[in-house]
Amino acid sequence: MKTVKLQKPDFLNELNKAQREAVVNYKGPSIVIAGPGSGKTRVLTYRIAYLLNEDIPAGSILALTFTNKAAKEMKDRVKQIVGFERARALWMGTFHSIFAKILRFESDHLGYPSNYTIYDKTDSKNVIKSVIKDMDLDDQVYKANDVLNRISAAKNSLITPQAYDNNPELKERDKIARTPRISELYKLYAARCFKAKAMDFDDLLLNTNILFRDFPEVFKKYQGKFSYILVDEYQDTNFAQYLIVNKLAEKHKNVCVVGDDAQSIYSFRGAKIENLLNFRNDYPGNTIFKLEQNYRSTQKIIEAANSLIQKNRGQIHKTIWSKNKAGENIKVIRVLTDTEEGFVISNSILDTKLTQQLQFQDFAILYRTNAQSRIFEESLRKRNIPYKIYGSISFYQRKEIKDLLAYFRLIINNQDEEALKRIINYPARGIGKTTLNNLNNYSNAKNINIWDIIKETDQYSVELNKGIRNKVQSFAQIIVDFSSKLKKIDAYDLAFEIASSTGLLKDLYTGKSPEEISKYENIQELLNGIKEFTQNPERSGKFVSLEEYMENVALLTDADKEKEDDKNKVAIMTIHSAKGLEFQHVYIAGVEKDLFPSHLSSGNIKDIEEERRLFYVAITRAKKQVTVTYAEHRFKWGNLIKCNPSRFIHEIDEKYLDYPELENYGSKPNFDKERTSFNGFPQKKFYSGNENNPDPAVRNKKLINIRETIEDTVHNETFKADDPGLIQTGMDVEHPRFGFGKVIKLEGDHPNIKATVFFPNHGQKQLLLKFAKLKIVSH
DNA sequence: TGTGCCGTGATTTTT
DNA sequence: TCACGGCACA
Repeated sequence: MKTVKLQKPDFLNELNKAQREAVVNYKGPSIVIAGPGSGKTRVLTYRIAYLLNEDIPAGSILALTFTNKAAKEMKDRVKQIVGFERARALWMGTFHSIFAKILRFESDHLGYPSNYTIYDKTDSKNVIKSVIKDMDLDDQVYKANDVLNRISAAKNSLITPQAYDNNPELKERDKIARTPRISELYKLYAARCFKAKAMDFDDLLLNTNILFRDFPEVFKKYQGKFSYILVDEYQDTNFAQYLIVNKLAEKHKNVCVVGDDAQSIYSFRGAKIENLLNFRNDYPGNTIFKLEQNYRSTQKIIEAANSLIQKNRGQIHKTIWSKNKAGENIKVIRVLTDTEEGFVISNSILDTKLTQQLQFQDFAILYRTNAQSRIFEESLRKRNIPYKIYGSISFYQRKEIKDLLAYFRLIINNQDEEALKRIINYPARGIGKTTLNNLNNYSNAKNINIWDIIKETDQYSVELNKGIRNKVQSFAQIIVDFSSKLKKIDAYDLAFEIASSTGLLKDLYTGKSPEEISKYENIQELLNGIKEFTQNPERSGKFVSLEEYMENVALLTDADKEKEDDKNKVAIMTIHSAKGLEFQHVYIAGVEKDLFPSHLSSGNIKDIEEERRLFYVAITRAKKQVTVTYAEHRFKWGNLIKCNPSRFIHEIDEKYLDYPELENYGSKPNFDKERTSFNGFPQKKFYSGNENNPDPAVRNKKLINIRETIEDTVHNETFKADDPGLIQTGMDVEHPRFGFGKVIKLEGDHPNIKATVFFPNHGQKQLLLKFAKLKIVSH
């Protein structure tokens, strides 16, 4: 097919000078620092279009993103510019999906089959749990989540189980954290995954690195192939991702990274903002482009956001500015309780919508933690305001969907133990816990996959009675039969056959309860999704196997599946999930001390800075108006507790803030009152203005709860530990048991900072700050 | 082997 | 408060 070269592309006229420079200077390493709303996606897509226009083959362009959504958006836009055919061969996708694909091609080098399973977080967690149990460890000490995080962090830093075992520092840290056997857990976990021919999310990156390190000829193939590399959201790359990009780019050095250090909010997942900051050292001769003009927000929003983010150190210098209207100040509203916060915000939405003639989709409510969502759901529902909630239980996380997908998984990869465990007795086949336990123990003891055992039970001395043997074997037979159809029957037909012949569909179809009906509909929806997949123009006319579908779906999340009827709705979500989105009106709720910034992050400066960036992201989502709310009291774990406004509010330059008297509730936050408080407990009337509370019963109940809270607080006042993050070398501190002492040394990273403290009466002690309760006596 | 109660514990989470 | 997991029972 001959490609018609476009005229000197007109699309360049749609760009400002900085954007254009970043698009046309495509040779050599370059870094694009893109402020919020500065047309980052536009630059990336036009740069790709420009490359294609320069006759660079699509197959040699690698574009990496973090979300499927971003990848899809970019691909669609490139297609629009250069046409479907020319965009087709681009390697564009998330880090995980691109390298999962490469790993499928090259799996045999690593001892995996190409149809390996990708374990999601639930699978990983289940494996960890069973490993903890098998090693006879206390699951109160070894919490599955903690262990998993530890392993994940290791993998993201490219530390294999062997390397972990050989790393005295890591082992020392585990010892101090009283979990010395993490290393063994990691080893066993990795072995179990391998036995099941499964990789978890982190393995996709780790194994790619191993592949590239240990198989130079394979590496050279890809290094040679990808002569142009583009990376979106570079500030969010972890070490594993960084190294892949770095190695691939070494040969051609045509690498373009786009990012914004001020929007780095994923360091808790291993993202290294340093990757962005160090780019200029990593790639000598690079060019830097700064996109500083913001097209999204009013000037006041931008200036307010700038004044906030200035409080962070070590940034790449840039000045974000806007030519838009000056706009309104940020509204700061104090409310009495979290319930009232929902009430005030939903009223304000209705009001604003009416007076400014807007749509529901022009509004978003953002918060720090998911726990805050419920109250907004309730208050919006009460006023019949349609809303969509992001990041709630994902479609693919629903039980019925996971069940059906588990069938698909097991049929594709018979070794997939997590899938097998999920469905061996669903629908019920009389294969119970005991049986599964026996199988599991035998399998682990002999290192034989459960599948191999159940397929030919006669071959193994596993403890099963005859009846069970038959049941188990007939289950295996069902799976074998389906497996044999994979290459013969098209994805949709096979999926439908599985759903109906296993009884899954019928089971739910006969159900009358709303839950069962909804489950049935979900299964329908999944099947429809498969149908759609097979009919996608990219695959049209070809035989599409269930395997192909599953490769695609394993890395999908809910965000990639927006429904039509989701369109005109108020969006409610955490700030993290709001990244990359924009709205006319943004409400940032619960901007309170210990909630935002989170009480768990208020320790060291690094954490606070990340929280500040998070607030920055929240503010810069708004085009027209930002409203910040904070409550005086909030229910937390069943108790009404007293709250103070967040430090972030007064970190914004005063001149960009308004304190409107809304519903008689608004007033300026008084930070002085907080400072003059007694024992950290503010001397303020608890319910000034509670006569406004509509329900006297609720009001009284809350008052009782307040009293309980006071008593609790006072009780704990006897020894009040200071925030571990504040502790510095050289400080005099007090320990509840050891008395007064001096901090001699601090080492390790948050949250595992170890302090060496000298106590005159007890000698030198090593304390982990997160456990030790230390009070600062003097600096 | 399936159901119900109690105890526990609870940031953020692109893949 | 609420959701989930473990254990006790039928």
